[in-house]
Amino acid sequence: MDIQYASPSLPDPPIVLSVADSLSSSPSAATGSPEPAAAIDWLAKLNDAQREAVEYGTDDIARPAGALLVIAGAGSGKTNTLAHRVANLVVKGADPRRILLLTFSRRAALEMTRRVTRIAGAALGTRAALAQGLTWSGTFHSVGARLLREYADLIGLSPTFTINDREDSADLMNLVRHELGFSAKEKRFPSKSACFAIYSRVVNTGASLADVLNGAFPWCREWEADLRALFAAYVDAKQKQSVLDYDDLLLYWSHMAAEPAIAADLSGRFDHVLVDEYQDTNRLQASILLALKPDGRGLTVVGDDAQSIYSFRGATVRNILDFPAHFDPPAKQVTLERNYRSTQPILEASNAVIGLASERYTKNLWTDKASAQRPHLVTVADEADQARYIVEQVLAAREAGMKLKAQAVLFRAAHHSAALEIELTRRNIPFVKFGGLKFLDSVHVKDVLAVLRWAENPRDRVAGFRVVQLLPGVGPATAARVLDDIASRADSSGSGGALDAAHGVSHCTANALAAFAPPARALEDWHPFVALMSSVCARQTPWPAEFEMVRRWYEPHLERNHEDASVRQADLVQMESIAGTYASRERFLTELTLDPPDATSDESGVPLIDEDYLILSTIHSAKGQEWRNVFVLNGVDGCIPSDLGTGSEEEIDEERRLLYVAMTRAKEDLHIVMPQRFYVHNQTHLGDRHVWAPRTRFIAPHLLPLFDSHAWPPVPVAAAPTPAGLAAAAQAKIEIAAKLRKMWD
DNA sequence: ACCGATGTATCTTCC
DNA sequence: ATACATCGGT
Repeated sequence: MDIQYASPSLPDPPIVLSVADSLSSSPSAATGSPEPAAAIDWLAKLNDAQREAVEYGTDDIARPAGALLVIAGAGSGKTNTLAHRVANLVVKGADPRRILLLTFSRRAALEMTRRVTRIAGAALGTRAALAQGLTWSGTFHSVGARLLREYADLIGLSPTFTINDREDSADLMNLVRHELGFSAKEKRFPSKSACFAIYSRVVNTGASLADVLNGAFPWCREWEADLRALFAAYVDAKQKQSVLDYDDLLLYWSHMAAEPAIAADLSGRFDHVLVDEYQDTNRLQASILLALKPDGRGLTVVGDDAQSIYSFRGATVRNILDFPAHFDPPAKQVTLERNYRSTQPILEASNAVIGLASERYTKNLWTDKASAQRPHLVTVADEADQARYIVEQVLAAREAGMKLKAQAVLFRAAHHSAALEIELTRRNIPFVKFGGLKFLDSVHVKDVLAVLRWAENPRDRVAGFRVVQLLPGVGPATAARVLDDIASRADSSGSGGALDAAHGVSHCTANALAAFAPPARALEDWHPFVALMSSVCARQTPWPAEFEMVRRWYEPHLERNHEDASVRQADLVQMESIAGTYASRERFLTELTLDPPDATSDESGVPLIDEDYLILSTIHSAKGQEWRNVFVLNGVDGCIPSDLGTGSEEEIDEERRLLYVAMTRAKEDLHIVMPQRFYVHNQTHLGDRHVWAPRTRFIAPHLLPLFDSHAWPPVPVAAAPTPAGLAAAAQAKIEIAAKLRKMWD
């Protein structure tokens, strides 16, 4: 989770060679030292294209060559190639502390660091702690956060800024919206999350508000002027409160990099900049890269235009397609087309699916892994049968020796796996789910974090607003008064330097709370609350004991507000142990918002690392991963493509790439499961009812020969009802149900 | 005026 | 399951 990894999973003996040691040798010495033979050997495992990508422009390490674009198809050894390139740079004498490695997720960063260590270690014939030198490896957001804290003073930012996650940001947007009186319009103003989504899109795409509204939020067009005012006030509020949202991490970074006084220093820190998953970056991220490496020297980007699946957050495939032309001479391009992952039939089907896209892609994948087994296209009656089918297949494969961990179930939306999760729990099959709601999103966790965030940054109004309302008898109005009280004290006392202000404000928090006359119903709880806040604001209790103190204070409030208090309490206890792994409160808060623990499982808590468990994952979270056996849930229209994502041709193409990504995760066996019937809840007019789902449009009829189609469970032909008969029966069911309800109208 | 409970509509994907 | 609006009680 941290940017620096102690690599506890490596069984290596303690580090013998320090980074400084490995660096003290000049480039030429490094080439001449330990043994060139080993270097030739470790590159020999790569194919020609991979080797070209690894070796391009590394002859003279002191003079990095121009930009490099690696188009790497699914399963083409992209991660391996990138890791080899980094290792190669280091082996040839590049300073790992001056290499910036930007990955898409923290998980990817960790994987990359581990591989680089292993590869470079092997090549150098030593167990050097190279990864320890690779200190600048992480996501755009985490690296941005780090740089911003370093340069905070120079750009008028408080170094103690806190970071709002999406929900916090939406809450702040809501507070501002309220203050501007937009919540009381006669016609309903866009919701807080809609407002935030619009704002975020404007920031990430660099497009004008009008264009974003026209393109993505046409139903909000009439509010353009109000939204503009709202966003201005939102930005103002963030600055006053020293909070940044996710987009700010990129936005400030980008502006910082464009500032001549800082730009030189900033880009001078890194000799080499390498970016993974470049197809999923947005314009803002591209502008950061260009500012860091204007002439492209030392810049490497890797990606696959056919796997771009993040345009919903502003990513644009144009970044990768237009990359070469940004530079003069244009960037060198290397394409990896050989797939090492999947069997021929899986690849053929995947290629056929992506081949129907309206945009042509830059490559065709091939493999020599022959297999007689085509991907399965399985029809089941409903979601319950889908769950049973998967459990049966998973267990059968495990009987045949395939670990649960080598199998994965992928789906479009997090809630698609609900029925399966129930079945897995019932059958006692352990699983871990990636994507979807994190336990960080649950109210009790947010409550506790809000206390800590407020202590860390007393100006954080969203946090304070939330915390004060935890007390019984305190609602929005009282909470607002409390915060205004604190703010006015801070204003009158703290006109000093920005650095001192934060400390001053926290002082004011305690004083103002103590002086505040709480409503009668909150009287009893007020004093313990003031005591707690004074203590955490003054850092009287060292971390992580402080977490426990907050948790104990929160306990009665948890019990009062929630029926299932004991489950939630257990979450908090577990969180306390996570808190203990961070050096400070600030680190804990930052890391947690930038890299929330993303796995949830049936029991509370992730199974131990050596236990076996089935993987459940959204397709988005499955990026870059692979499994021997892959099940794709709900391969029907309405799920893939999501019926929310069929507005435009571009959206449909993105959904198609999503299916492509899911399919290309499979190494040996691929099952696409299609429940024919969905049970829909809470229909306003018809009540609960079934809907019939057709096969996903992305598997067009003429692609069917590439699949092995069958129904499950296998039924005797004579007994099988015809689809038409089933449809008629369901229709009757709906009508009867509706009649019964009509009796009470 | 304000809190808190009750009822109702909405629900993608993620740093 | 959760967020929002509304209403009744203090």
